[in-house]
Formats: sequence, C-alpha cells, structure tokens
Amino acid sequence: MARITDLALTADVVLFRLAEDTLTVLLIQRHNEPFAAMWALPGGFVDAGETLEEAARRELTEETGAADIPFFEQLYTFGDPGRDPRGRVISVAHLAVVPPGRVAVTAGDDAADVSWYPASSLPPLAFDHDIIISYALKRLRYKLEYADVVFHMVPEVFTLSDLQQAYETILGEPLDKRNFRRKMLQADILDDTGDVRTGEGRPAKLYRLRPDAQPEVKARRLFP
Amino acid sequence: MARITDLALTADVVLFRLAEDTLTVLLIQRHNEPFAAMWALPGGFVDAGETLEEAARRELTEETGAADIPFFEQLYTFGDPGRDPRGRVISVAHLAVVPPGRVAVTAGDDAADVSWYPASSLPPLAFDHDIIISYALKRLRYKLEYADVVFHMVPEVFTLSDLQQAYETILGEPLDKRNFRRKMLQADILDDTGDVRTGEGRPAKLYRLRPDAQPEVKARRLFP
DNA sequence: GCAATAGTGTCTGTTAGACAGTATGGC
DNA sequence: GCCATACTGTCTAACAGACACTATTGC
Repeated sequence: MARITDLALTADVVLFRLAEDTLTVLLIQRHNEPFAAMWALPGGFVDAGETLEEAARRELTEETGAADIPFFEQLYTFGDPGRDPRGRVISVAHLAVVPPGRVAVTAGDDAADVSWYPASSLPPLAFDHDIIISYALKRLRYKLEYADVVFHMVPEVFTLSDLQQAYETILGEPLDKRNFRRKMLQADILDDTGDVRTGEGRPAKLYRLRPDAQPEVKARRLFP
Repeated sequence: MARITDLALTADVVLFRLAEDTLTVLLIQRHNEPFAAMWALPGGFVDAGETLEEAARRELTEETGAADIPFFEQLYTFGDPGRDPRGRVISVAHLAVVPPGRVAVTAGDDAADVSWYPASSLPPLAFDHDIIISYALKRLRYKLEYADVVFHMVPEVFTLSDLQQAYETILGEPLDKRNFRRKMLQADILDDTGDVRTGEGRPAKLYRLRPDAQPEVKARRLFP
C-alpha cells in the first residue's frame, strides 16, 4: 500500500451540558456537503500552526459561539478509512463540558443551525458522530467517579441537591440522598459559602468546590 | 490560517514487556533522517485503506518482528506543530503489552537496531517519544488496577508470586503478599490448573486466568 | 397547617491494610 | 537440617449500601 494522498485532519468536540434533568449535547446542522442539512458535532479542519485542542476550540467557537471552556480534553481519534466520503479524514475528538446556561450559542460559519439535543434522543448524525458521542458519554460517566468533571457542569455555587441531580442525570440512575451527602461532605472538597438559596421548600445551603482542592484530592474515587 | 499542506499521519507503538524485575519498552534505532541513529518508538506512516491500529501493528511487525499481540489499544494522539521537523506529522500512539519472552525481535526495514530498554533508564529519544512513553506508563499503571492488562504480561500459566512480581514491577512498589493473594483469589478470576512449578523452595501452584471471566468481571477494581 | 424541599443517623456487611509464622520441597 | 520459596489467618478501621423521619421555609 502507499502513503495517503488525500489526507485531512479534523478536530471535533462533544460538548455536554445539563439542562434541568436532561443531559444534552451541542450539535450543528451542517451547511455544506457532505451530509448537508444533517446534524453533526461541531468541528473542522486543523490549521497549520495550531494544536489539536486549539483547532477544536476555534472550530467550536466559530460554529457555535461557545468559548473559554475550562474542561476540555482529548477523547479519542477516529480514523477508519471510509468514515468520510471526501477521502481519508482523521478526526481527533474532544470531550468538553459547560455548566447550565453558560453558553449562548448562535450558528456561525459552516453551521446552518445550532442546538442542544438530549443525549438520549439524538437526531440522525453525519459521519460516525453517533459512535463518537457514545464513546464520549461512556468516558464522561467514567470520569464522574473521579469527581472533577462534575464541578464544571454545575454553577460555581450549588446546593448538594444540585450536585446530586447532576450525578443522577449523567449516570441515569437515582442515588441515595443520605449516602450521597455523607460521601460528598466527607470527601472534604466542598466549601460552605455560608449562604442559602431560598425558593420552594426549606432553604438549601450553598457550597462551592474548595479552590485549594488538589487534582489528586479531587481525583478521589467518590462513586465506585 | 490555512489548511495544512504538508500533513502526514503516523501510528506509533509503546510496547511493554516484563523481564525479571524490570519493565522494558521496545525501541528501534532509527536508520533514516530525521534523528538518524537515535532511538525511537516503532511506528510509521499510515497507508491508505488501513485503520490506525492496523498501521501500528504493521509498522511494529515490519520494524521489529513483533506480531499478533492480543493487548493493543489506542493511547493518545500527539499533534503539536513542530513535533516533527519534516512538517506537520500527527502521531496516533498505541499501547501494547506482551508476556516475557513472547517476542523475538529483529531489526527490519527502517530500523538499524531493535532493543528492549528499561522504562526507568531510557536513552535519548527522537521526536517527543519520551513524552509518549511517560504517558503510556501512566496509563499502564492506571489500567493495572482494573486487572485485565496484567494477564497479558505474564505467561498463560503463572504462580501467584509471578503475578505479584508483575504488579510490583509495573507499579514500582512492594505489595503485601497475604493481602495480594487474598484479593486475587477472592476476585474469582483465576483457575487452579492443578499443576505446580518446582524449582528452588516449596513448589508453587500454577494458575491461569479463567477463560470465562467476563470483561466486566475482569474490570473489577483490584488495587484501589 | 400544608406543600415542598433540605437535612439528618444507624446498622450491617465488605473491604483494605497491617502484621509473623508454618509448610513443603531440593539439596 | 538447612535453604529457599510458598502458603496461611486475624484484627482493626474505613467505607458502601440499605433504610425513614424531622426541620425549615413560603404560602
């Protein structure tokens, strides 16, 4: 066999966000061929001089307006021959999350439309993007147990009920309230802000992630 | 910025093997520029029509003779601009392991020489291969806790001392013998072959991994 | 006082980690 | 009987999971 002649490199992003009790993924409706008018992950070709993550962030911003995302990491590289009808296109997929309401998205550039879709009911997707999202979801759930990523999916200040809701939505299963609170508080990674949030029912204490919580501390296995 | 004009795609392999009480990595001495005569990971350009893993396996075999490796998975993609003086070269790194003595390596093709180096004392390496190996080692140690990979690094039939030795060598720390054996046996993933290995000292029972041990079973966290 | 949500405590079984001596075989 | 290695058991502390009621606020 011979070296590839039509090689191209893209960086794509699976961006998750919680909306009430639904886990959603940011998708764009493609403007151009191939798969014009179908939904797809934001992403695009890597430019000379930029890293893979820079390319992924840039494309995300150009296509959807989402910018400055703290949790952003490489996920997996999808490169099977035939995954793109245009030729040999390698996609370096990234995993990112934002807190609720954090990103006001607007279609730009190559995107005819932009929308958050529930991860559990996605439209038909271009390329192998359905596989990429499945993989991203698996990784997200897995990472949840190490207690870092979830704090990028809730507001900076949150109640324990918020936090539990986030866990339950992502994992797709209910957790026991008393055990959840015990473990979270014993993990010693939360600061009590002293404030409460009022609304319906009894006011709830507000917490934030301890700013000095070291990565290793945060990485304690919370839900084995 | 513009699309990349000099893009190339390589697949590289970090292959680990245990040799007595040392963890070793397979390296090749480069034959061609750039970095001619320096040591590097086996790997090379992906051909049209092959998957990334196929390319990695083919290059490994061409350069070193190592073939048919059961544990072989994608590790991470390294694509910073400037990591290769020839232009924009994206490396999809793979992680693989073999049991002791499993691979008789011989230099082929692009390799002037092939050798197993202790992971703890590597020679100066071409490209960013030192970073890739660090990352692979971190992942290997991490994966060890989930008890699948280690069984690809010991002979098909092994004693509990063999297994403990493998863990200790990879993790770089001693483990308590009684606790180790208790956990391994309680995990219910080992078959007693009924045979023993004699030699110096008291004969040791030989075990093998239970063939029906499901991935999920194997994936139980053994050493948190 | 009712609705709604926040918050709390105990028991039980399992597991992890610390720790030292006995058993078996070859010579 | 000596050397080398395999093998074994107990105690303690921490943790996970099951489980139901009380507390506080707004109305």
